[in-house]
Order: sequence, then C-alpha cells, then structure tokens
Amino acid sequence: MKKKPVSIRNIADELKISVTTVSFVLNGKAKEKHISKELTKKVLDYAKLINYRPNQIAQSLRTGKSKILVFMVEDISNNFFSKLARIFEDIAYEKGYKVIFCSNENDDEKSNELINLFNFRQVDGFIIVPSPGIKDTIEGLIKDNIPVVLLDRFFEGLDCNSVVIDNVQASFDATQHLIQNKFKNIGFITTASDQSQMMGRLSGYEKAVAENGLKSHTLQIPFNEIIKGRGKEYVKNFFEKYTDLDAVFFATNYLAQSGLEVLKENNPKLIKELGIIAFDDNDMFKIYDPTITSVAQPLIEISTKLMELMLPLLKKKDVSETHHNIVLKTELILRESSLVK
Amino acid sequence: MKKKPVSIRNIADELKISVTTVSFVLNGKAKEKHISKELTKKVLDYAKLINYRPNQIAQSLRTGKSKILVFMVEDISNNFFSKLARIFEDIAYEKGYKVIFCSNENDDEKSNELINLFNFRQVDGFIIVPSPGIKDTIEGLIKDNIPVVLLDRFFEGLDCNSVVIDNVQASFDATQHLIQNKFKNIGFITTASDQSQMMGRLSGYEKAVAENGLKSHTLQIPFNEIIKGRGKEYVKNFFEKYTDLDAVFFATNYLAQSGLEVLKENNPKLIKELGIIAFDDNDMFKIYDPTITSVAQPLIEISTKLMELMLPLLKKKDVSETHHNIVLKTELILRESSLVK
DNA sequence: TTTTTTTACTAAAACGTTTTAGTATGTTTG
DNA sequence: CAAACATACTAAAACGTTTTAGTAAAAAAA
Repeated sequence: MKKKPVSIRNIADELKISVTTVSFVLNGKAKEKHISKELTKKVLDYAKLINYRPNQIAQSLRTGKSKILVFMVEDISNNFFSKLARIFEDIAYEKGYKVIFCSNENDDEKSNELINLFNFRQVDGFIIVPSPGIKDTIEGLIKDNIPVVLLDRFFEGLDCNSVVIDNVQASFDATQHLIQNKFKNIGFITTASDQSQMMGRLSGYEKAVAENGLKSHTLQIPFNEIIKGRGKEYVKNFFEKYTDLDAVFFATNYLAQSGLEVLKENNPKLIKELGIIAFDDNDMFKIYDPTITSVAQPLIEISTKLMELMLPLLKKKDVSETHHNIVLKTELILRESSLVK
Repeated sequence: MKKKPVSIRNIADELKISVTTVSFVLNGKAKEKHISKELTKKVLDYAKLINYRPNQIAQSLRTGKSKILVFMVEDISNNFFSKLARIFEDIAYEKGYKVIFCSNENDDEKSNELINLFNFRQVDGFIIVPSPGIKDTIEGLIKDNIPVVLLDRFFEGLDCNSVVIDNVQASFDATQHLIQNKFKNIGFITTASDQSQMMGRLSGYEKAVAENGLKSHTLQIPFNEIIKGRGKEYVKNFFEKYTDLDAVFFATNYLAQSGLEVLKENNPKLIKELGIIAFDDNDMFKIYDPTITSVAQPLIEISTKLMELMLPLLKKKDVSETHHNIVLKTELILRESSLVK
C-alpha cells in the first residue's frame, strides 16, 4: 500500500549511471565535476518527471545538518511570543529551515531538559529565550560549537550572540511620557527577577522617576508566585497599600492582564482614572476602554536580526569567533490610557 | 574544538563487544536476545557514564520514524491556536514526540507547499487544520499511509480521523442564550466559507433564530477580504445597515476583535448596549468592559483526543482501517456582555 | 610518439543506527 | 549418545545520501 518514495538509486538505475553522478547533478555540481551537459539534463529531467525529493534524514546523517532550528521561548501561547514565532516561522522557511517551537516556562530544569532532548546533533541551531539559570548550559553549547542566539535577554559576562531591545530606554520613555502627562505617583509592577530585561525595565523606570524628583513605588512579584496564579493577590495588595497612585506601568503583558483583572474586580472605575502603560502590545489594547498605551517591540526587526545572526553561524565551522549583541528600539504606542486625566 | 558525540561504536569498542549487543541492550531487548545480566549491566553502566545519547537521525534513517509530528494550523499567532499548541506541545513531548508548528493561513497553496516540504518520510504524522481545498491532498496522505488527524474542521465525504467541536450545538446554545436574555434582533457575523466549522456555526444560529420566530441577520465576509484587512469595512457597513440590532454574535475570535474595534471607533456606547457573544475565548474577554461572553473550546480535551487518535496510527502499519470522528462539547462562558440590558 | 592534462564518469566508504541471519557453545531430552 | 534446544553473542546488510579517491578515454603539450 505504502508507495515507497523514489531514491537517487532509482534514478541511477533507470538511466544506467552511478548514484554519484546523480548526486553531483542534483547538488548543482555538474560543471565542477565535469558531468556533460546532456547527461546533466537527462538526470534533471527524469528527477523532475518522477518528482524526486531527497530524503532529508539521509542527507542529515551524511552531512550532519538537519535544517531544523529550535525556537525556545517562555511560553508559546503568550501573545508576544506567538506573534514573534509566526514571523520567524516565515523567515526561517524562506531560508530552507524548519522550526521546532517549545516553551521552557522560564524554568531552568525544563530548559535544560529541552536542550538535552534536541540532543545537540539533531538540530542545527538554537534561538533561546533563556531562563535565569542556564548560563552554563548556553556556554556549553557555544563550547560545543552549536549555533545559539539569545533572545529578549542575555547573561552578563557571557559572550554570546543576542537580539534584545533597549529595555532601559523603553521603560524610561514610557515613564517619562506618563510624567509629562501630569502623573506624579507612578507605580511599577514587575517580577522579582534579576534577568537582564526585567532589570532594564526597572532601572529605566527608576531613572525617569528620580530625574523628575518623584518617588518610586514598585511591586516585584516572585516568579513562582505568578506561576502558582497568585500574582493577582500581590497586585491587589499593592493597590490597597498605595491608594494615592495615579498611574501604573506594567512590566510585562501578563502582568498587565492580571493587573487589569484585579482592577476590574475590585475598583473598576480606577481603570479609567489611572494612567496605564503596558510593556508589550496586544491586539486587544486598541479596543479596550480606555485603549491601552503600550511599549511595542519591533517583532519583524527582531525576527530578521535573529536570522541574520543565525545564518552565518550555520555556515561556519567555528562558532565562537565574534559575537554580536543587537539592541533594538521599541515604539511607544500612545493611546487613551496614558492621557492627562 | 567540536567534541564528537559518543556513538554505539565507542561503547562496543571500549567493552570489546559488538555493536549489535550494545544496540540490543540499549533498546531493552537484552532478555529477548539472551544477553547475560552481567554484560547488560556493564553496557548500561558505561552508557550512562559517558552520557550516551543515540543519534536520532541515524535511528530515523534506519527505522523510518522521525519522532516528529507536524501541527499545522491556520495561524500560530492566533490566540486559539497558540493556546492549543502550548497544550499539545506538552502532551506530545511526554510521548517522546517533537512538534513542528506551522501556519497555513487557511490557504490551499501554502498548505500543499508545507505538506510537501515535510516530504512525507521525514515526519511521522500530521495534525492539520485544513484549508478549504486540500481534500485531495489529505486523501493522498491517507492513501500513502501517512498518519493524519484533522482538527477544527473536516471534509464531507472524506473518511479521515478528526477532532472537532459540535459547532451547531455551540452556536445554537449561544444564540438561544441571547434570546432568553430578551435580545430579539441578533446579528451573526461570520466568514463566507463552506468549511464545516463555519457552516455549523451559521446553521446553529439560524436554527435558534428560526425556532424562536426571529429574523436572521447575517454578514458573511469573504475570507480574502479579511486577509486584505478589509474586514472592518464590512462590519462597519453591516452595523450601519442594521441599526436596530440589539445583539451580535461573532463566529470567530478575530471577527470579534475587528467587530469590537469598529464599534469602538464608530459607536462606542453600542458596545455596552448590544448583547455580544464571541466564538472562542480570549484572556482579555474577562477584563473587558463589559466582560465578553464567549464560546470556549475544550483545549485540553481537544489536545488529548488528538494524541489519542494519533498514537495508534503511529504504531500501525496500515493507517486506513477505521477512522474516528471525535466531536466535543463547548462551554458557554457567561459574562456581562450577554446579560439583559 | 610519449607524457601530461582534461574530461566524464564511478566504486566504495562513510554517517550511526537496527535487524537479520547467523555461530559457537552448553544443556536437555529421548 | 546423538538430536534437539537454549544461551550468549556477532558479522554484515540495510536505510539514502555525500564525498573521496579513483579510472579510462580523449585532448593537449612535449
């Protein structure tokens, strides 16, 4: 029943030539290998006729290249990451690479498990949004000459390719924007994390607040509390404690979601009264009431840069040469929630 | 620099035994193949010591199984599909399968291209949200004995495994709910599509409306107009034409998004006055004002069933035996938007 | 004319597994 | 005591490619 796919051998047999010749032709090495024009054409024509597709598994075994990339993010169901994945998918396919997406939940064990699962040899490269404690693992990959590009965050003191945004500036600008719109008591809700992106966002906020002689009010929720779904309680307590807040800046999109949820449940009219900005845009923000101002990351640019960094690594034999750290600008999308009230 | 991974050969050489023996032991066939306890232990211990991981590419070439599944959806950045992907990911990994996600944009050419790209042999099975015109392609896959399970929609007259929801019932219940809450002029906004899921949703709505002696008001937007981003205009015209609508039911989540966007732009207070239900839930619906009633699909159940149908196909040699069509119930999540106004 | 070079092609090894079809012992059984 | 069987192991083929190291004939150079 199962029709066996045609192989290079079938072509060779049919044309009474060797597999070597067929392989050379099919790999565009006809000239280089002195295969005659006529034979070259015959092979090409017959291959097309029987719709020959090379067995990539066999190719991989022989060449050591699988044409598969791993795109490991925190959570593929998160709006930011899924949008990014969608764009990266197209770029990768265009270059002949397939992509395996996976979610590490920002958990070290899960990250290591996944990286291990892919077993080094069976994928050509890794795009990784690293969890906090896998610096050594990443270092190991680089030592083993596996192409890696970090995304969204990086490790201090680890020389590795990365594509990130200027979190400090983004956060500074957003805060500054709130201040310009007359908000004076700006709360900052973030995760208790020493990862680069979160540190950047915090310091951008603090810088802006300090420069304007305002006080900072930050809530740093432990990550595992968020995982356990207890983030909302923290947010609730925060709003109860600082009743004189006139604005709030959420450092991630899921924090913005829980934050809005809490407000909706406990003090709905505050949603219209507070100045609100969320990090990472969401399609729903432009139809919310009020529409929510957000810090939008340049998804297309990020994906493009990722591939630009990845491609040379995939060609090279020595990956450890020079690393590049790309830092991209964000865009502050102004909407109703941050207007002077 | 690049340290070469250990192979079965290294183990054999080190222990002065044959690769065959090592392979048998490593595949748990020690007893069956009469390998002595002592040798078995020695192999296992040494394999663990040097952290042996089989080269899956070589395994794949030999066995013809890649342990990779393709999960093809309309658009992985769509909330519904990314949530589903996240859950399916875990289930698949648990069973030792990796997953390649891809987006077909509900486009036939793209679908065929992708299926072709995976080249039949290099992946073990396909989970597919089929675009309208790939019935033949799917049939071809089944004929070639490739495991396929359809998702979200199916083809009339094609015998193939599938996991879908009871769209008619879901839509009927949602409409009925609006009617019970005193809405009398219910609009239905959908795509002009003859795909099973959309037909089901339309007929569920129409049945409910007819049974209650109400008039149906439907807007069917051509799919390519939506792609071109012109969906909003259609919605706008619809609302302008039927000014006496008191409720609206959106047949997909992206339609709900454009719909709300249009209302927000042109007639914001209508959002609070209309009865609103959206097909497919969205995290933001519970923090919207008003919170939006939605028809939620059972994501975990869907993913579980998909895997339950897929696994036996992956074992069997003949895929074409009996097919199963799983139809799951949805849940109507009641929120403010559908309450009596 | 002999030697060298170029052209046109190929045999066979290699990638790392799994699996078939063994062999050489030792142990029962009739 | 031979025949049958069980135990413990292995050689080699196979999966479908790519690539190295060729060969044989024709053309060019000496």
